Amino acid sequence: MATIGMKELAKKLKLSTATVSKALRDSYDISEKTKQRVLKLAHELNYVPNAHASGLRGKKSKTIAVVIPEVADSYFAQAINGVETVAQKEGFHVLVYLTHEQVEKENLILQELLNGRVDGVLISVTSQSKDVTTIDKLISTGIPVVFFDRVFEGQGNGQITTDDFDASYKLTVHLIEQACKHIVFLLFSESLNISTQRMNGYKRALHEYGFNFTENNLLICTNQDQENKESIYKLLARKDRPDAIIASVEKLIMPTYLACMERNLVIPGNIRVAAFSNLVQAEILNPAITTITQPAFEMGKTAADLLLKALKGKPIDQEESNVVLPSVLEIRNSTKTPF
Amino acid sequence: MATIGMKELAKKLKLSTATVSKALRDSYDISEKTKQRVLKLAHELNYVPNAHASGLRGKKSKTIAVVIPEVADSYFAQAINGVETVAQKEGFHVLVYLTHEQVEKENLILQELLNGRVDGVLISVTSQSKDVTTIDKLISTGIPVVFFDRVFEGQGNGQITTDDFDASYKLTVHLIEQACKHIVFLLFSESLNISTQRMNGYKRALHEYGFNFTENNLLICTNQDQENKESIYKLLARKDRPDAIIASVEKLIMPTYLACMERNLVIPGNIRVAAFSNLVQAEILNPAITTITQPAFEMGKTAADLLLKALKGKPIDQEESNVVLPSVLEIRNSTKTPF
DNA sequence: TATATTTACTTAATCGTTTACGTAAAACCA
DNA sequence: TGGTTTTACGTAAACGATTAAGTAAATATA
Repeated sequence: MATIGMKELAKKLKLSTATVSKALRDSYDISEKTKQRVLKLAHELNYVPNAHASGLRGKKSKTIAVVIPEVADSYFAQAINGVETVAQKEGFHVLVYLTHEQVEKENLILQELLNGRVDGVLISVTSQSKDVTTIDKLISTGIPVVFFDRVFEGQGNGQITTDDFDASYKLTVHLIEQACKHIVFLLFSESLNISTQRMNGYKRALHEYGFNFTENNLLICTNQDQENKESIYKLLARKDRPDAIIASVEKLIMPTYLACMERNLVIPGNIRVAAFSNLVQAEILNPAITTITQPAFEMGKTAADLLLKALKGKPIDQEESNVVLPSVLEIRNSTKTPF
Repeated sequence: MATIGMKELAKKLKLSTATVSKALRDSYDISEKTKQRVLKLAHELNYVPNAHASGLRGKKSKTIAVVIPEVADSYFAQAINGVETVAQKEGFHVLVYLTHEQVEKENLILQELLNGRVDGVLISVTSQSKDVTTIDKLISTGIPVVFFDRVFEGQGNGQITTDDFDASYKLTVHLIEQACKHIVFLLFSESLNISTQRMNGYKRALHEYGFNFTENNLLICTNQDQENKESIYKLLARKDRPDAIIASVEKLIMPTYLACMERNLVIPGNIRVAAFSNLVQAEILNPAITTITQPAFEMGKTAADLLLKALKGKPIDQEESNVVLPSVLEIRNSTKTPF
């Protein structure tokens, strides 16, 4: 069974395809009666315009790309949700691309998007991304790019972030107030903006409370779960074993908890743990984990809204293109002083 | 800056677009020398063929749609990952659509896909989906549809499922062996295939071990977290309070754990809990939860492989189109008899 | 009544690739 | 050498929707 096209519609209505097209798009120079006839039949026959034809002719795809490092992460899953909500409402389609934290893949993907497949791009860059040439090329081609969460400072048509510095600062202060003297920060990437922001908030708090920041305060983690677990395991055997750990991304929670379990260290009795995470199950972890929760859904939504606004050619002022949403510090048992 | 098209390529090379096109597609009637020239320049200028033009002309989009109820669920997130892996390798693009468990949305989405936007569809239906007319329409239009996880028996071009009945049976037996006398099954949907399969495995085990199955063994849950929590909370106050709960989908873990906490019931001391879930953090929950873990990534991968095979017009035998992958029962503390 | 304007349509070009078909030149064959 | 085949390219027509430009008929205006 072939699907019905505009040509067949026109034939059945004894009209030209031009008239049908204009009727469907509610053009002023088609009579009301004809419009009704066309709409009725189109609906009856489940007419769906061919996306490629419209796309080719109109240079519009009604499709946006979401380029993210991974999908099995609460933050990104929730963010996609936000994006999808906006897209669905506005009749847009969402292409999802996973970079798996590899810049090369990211570049290949962006390269592919240069020629009309999508109208705009939402991106959260990989932990290694450093150069913006491909992204610049997209933008200079007329494809707006909005960053969310993992952004490039001052690039693209917009940036949706959270108050990473402040949140991290607050979290660190909270730990210090819980009498932690040696807090280790698990750094995920050295080049990523969110990573350095989070680290700097942490450093700032240390400094303000008179603690020194040394190499020992940092554990650099990778994308390999097993590797991370081992380095944390080693960390926990140091002479100056930390009394608190901040996991700067969700992915580091598992290795941290597991390493503590294997070392027979009780959280929070022997060591406090907190994490940047959107994990829904934070409250039922063993123990419930203190988190900095980002408004992931909102961020996806805001990013998509901004992108669509740009696509509609609406003017966008500085405030709109540079949104910083507040994340929430949720204090749970993993950082409470046991009694 | 406009992107480079085939026309410009041709002009620069002093060739016709036909020759360029054929050279790029490695046609036999272009000389090796010319092919090299074309390929070289195309690469230098970062030529990317226009997706709409190719799509329109060739009636191929190199795009597949993934239609799922939600994305913030470990199973679906991992499944998308599997799909993406295959797609990326084969140069396909992945459109993600969320139905939010609403049949109406599902139908609108599928309707939209009728006209060329995608070459094929991977779907996990909503909990209310019952009729297959839209899906049939897609298939009769020549768009293959492969189901995964939440399938419609005997429909579509393929079905990738897990051994839900067996897994559920095994889990129930495990609970019975842990001396559970009153196991309640939290049913998510009454129409969904996976739900009934899981329920039937449970019933079978009850029956084999001489337990009666009554209305009281079932708690029907919805898509509303709060609502679910309240009904579980009430369940826990019944005179014949269950000594075990099986959550038939991941989404029911949170309300179950929370309700138990609020009732001050210790898992597994007062009540055992197990769930069908792919939650990565299962091991670090309080307590670590016994799960039936589905090979989500593999399922996504298998479904995508099957779909692409169908798209390539390769013959597919019964075995290939009907895959049942084994899930794994991972016994953890939430169902162990405390000593 | 003659002319101008408006209404409601149609014609045909266009978007960028692909491909069936056409064709000159080169290579081959007898 | 004359003819056939092969090679390597070009011409032009699709794909289906959109839209500028054109047109006949209806209506308005002077």
